[in-house]
Amino acid sequence: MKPVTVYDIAKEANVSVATVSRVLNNTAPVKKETRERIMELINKYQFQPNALARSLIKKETGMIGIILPDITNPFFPQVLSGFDREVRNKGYTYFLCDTMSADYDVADQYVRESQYLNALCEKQVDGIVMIGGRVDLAKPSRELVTEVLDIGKRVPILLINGDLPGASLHRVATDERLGAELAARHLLELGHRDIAIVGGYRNMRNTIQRTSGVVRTMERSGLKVRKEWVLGEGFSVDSGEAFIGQLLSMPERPTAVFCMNDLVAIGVLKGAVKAGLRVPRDLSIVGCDDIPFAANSIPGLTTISLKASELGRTAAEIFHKLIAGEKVRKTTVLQPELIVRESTAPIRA
Amino acid sequence: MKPVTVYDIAKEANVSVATVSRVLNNTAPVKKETRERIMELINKYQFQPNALARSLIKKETGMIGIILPDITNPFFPQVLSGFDREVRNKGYTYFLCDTMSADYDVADQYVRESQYLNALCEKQVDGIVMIGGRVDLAKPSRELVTEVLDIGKRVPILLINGDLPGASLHRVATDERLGAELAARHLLELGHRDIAIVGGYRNMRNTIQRTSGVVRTMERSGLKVRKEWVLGEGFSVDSGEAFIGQLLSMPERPTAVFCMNDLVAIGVLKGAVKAGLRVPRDLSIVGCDDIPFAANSIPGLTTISLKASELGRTAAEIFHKLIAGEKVRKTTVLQPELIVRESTAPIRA
DNA sequence: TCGTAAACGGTAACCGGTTTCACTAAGGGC
DNA sequence: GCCCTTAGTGAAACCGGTTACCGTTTACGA
Repeated sequence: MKPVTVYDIAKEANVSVATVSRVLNNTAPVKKETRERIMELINKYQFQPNALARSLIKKETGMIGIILPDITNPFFPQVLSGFDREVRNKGYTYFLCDTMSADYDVADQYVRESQYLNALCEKQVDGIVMIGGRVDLAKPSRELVTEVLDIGKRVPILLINGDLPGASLHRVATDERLGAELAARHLLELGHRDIAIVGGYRNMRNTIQRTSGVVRTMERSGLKVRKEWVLGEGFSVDSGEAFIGQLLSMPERPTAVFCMNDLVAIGVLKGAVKAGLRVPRDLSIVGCDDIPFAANSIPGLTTISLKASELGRTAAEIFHKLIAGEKVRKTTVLQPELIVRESTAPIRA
Repeated sequence: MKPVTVYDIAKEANVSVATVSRVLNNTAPVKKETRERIMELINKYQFQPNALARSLIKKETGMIGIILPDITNPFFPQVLSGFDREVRNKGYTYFLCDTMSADYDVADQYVRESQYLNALCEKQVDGIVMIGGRVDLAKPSRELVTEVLDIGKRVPILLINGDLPGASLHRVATDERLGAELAARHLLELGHRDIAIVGGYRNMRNTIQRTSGVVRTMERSGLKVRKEWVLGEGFSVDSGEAFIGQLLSMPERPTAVFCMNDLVAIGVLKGAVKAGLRVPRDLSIVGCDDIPFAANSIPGLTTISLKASELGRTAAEIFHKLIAGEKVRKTTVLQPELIVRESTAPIRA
């Protein structure tokens, strides 16, 4: 069954396609009876205008692309949810481009990132938002920068919690260093002096910033972080379990662990409990991200909220302004927040 | 800067657009030098063919729509991840249409479902997959059936864990009743006789099937489920906490709780621990879904795996066949699996 | 009664690709 | 030498909308 088109409607209503188009978009006055006649036919045939054809000439598609590393990491659904809520009522739909989940090969991730960037561009999306992946690298490769820059000339690109020095893209980010400082200060106030830092990847900006936030805060109090207590690499629960295993096998143990994200923190918690430690009595743990599960673990996880959903919401707002042609500040910074739950406690005397 | 088109390339290469199109798709032989000349220009200008224009005439877009209730519920990212893995290498991209997250108004959810269905259809997606929402209702409304049926005539629709009697759509589902039976049998084997069933919504098929699975298994052993121990409504952690609160306030308490999903189970666990119970010593808990967190809670959650990622993968496979025009069995049923962890234990004498 | 602007609507160009059809030239079999 | 393929290419139609441009009516004030 061939789909009905404006031509079919026009013919049966004895008008031109232009008129049909006009009632569709009410972009010009149409006589009441004519309009009604056309509307009737539209309902009769359940006519749905072909968005491809429309977008082709209008040069806007109402489509946005979101590139992220792993939808399976609860942080991203949070971001997405904030984003979604903001765009869905404005008639936008978005492509979800997951570069890594179900397949943790970093090299593949990077090529997929490029593939998606191109695919989205060909599909004429109105904008692209990128989270994580290569834009989160401390030193993004020259090629990436030129690639993104090139695409960025054709379609607005927005970075969430990422940066591409030299590309000068719009971005919204949480102040990660401040977040880490908040966490470190909290631990210091509880009397902890021996703090480990675990997880993340040392080539990623977030890891570097968070680490430096903790180190700096310690140093301001005249304390140091032991080198052997800084453990990488990984952002998963499993890696967290491995880290705590390593720490517990050391002759001298920290009294608190700062984890690069909540997943790692959960792994640390799990490993610690398995090893017979009681949290927070024997070990304080603080995570980062405030994924929904952080509130539901036992004990509840003290963590830094990166304001995931607000990040998404803000990104969406910026997009609207960008698409509407408004001037927007290049960088928007959100404030992290320390969420104190039950996984941290004063050090025992 | 106007984007470059096949015409620009053709002109500069002194060929017709037809030839450019031919090298782009290599759909017909082109002389080697001509091809090279064109390829050079394509690289020079970073030419990206406009997918809208292409799709308009090809009548295939390489776009799929996924409608689900709440990306924030970890079950769905799992499904998505399986789906993604299967489609991404075939060049498909998909729209994520979240109908509920960040806004738990069921009425809104339903209108959004319709809106997305239409929007996706207008965007000429090659297929639509629906999970949850109205297609998960025990008695879907007449209107929904005709609506979906109508859309379904234009684009293939696939239901995951849902059904629309009368619409005869393709669907892939896990045998939910069997899953519940597995759980119940496990509890019976551990000696439990007093089992509560909490969570879900009584107008949803999954809730009805799972409940009946438990009830039936009990009855086969000559046991009954007490009416006052069957508690609804809700799929969230908070509702789980409320349910256990209610149960604990009753004069007679169950020794085990079957939860309609893992989120509820986590809530029950949390509430039980807060109330001073020890799990599984004082109370056995079994969930459903096997979300990633189930393995990471303390104690680890015994649960029924609905094979989320396999569900997604299978859906993707079916789509490929459907789009390729192959004949596909209407219904594919996956087997659930009991995952025994630490939240269930033999009843104490 | 006339002039002018607003209302109304049609024609055709346009968006940027793909594909059919027709044509030329070269190669191969007889 | 003739016919048939096949390689290589271009012109133009097509996909299904929107819109610039223009012509005809109609309403209304002078």
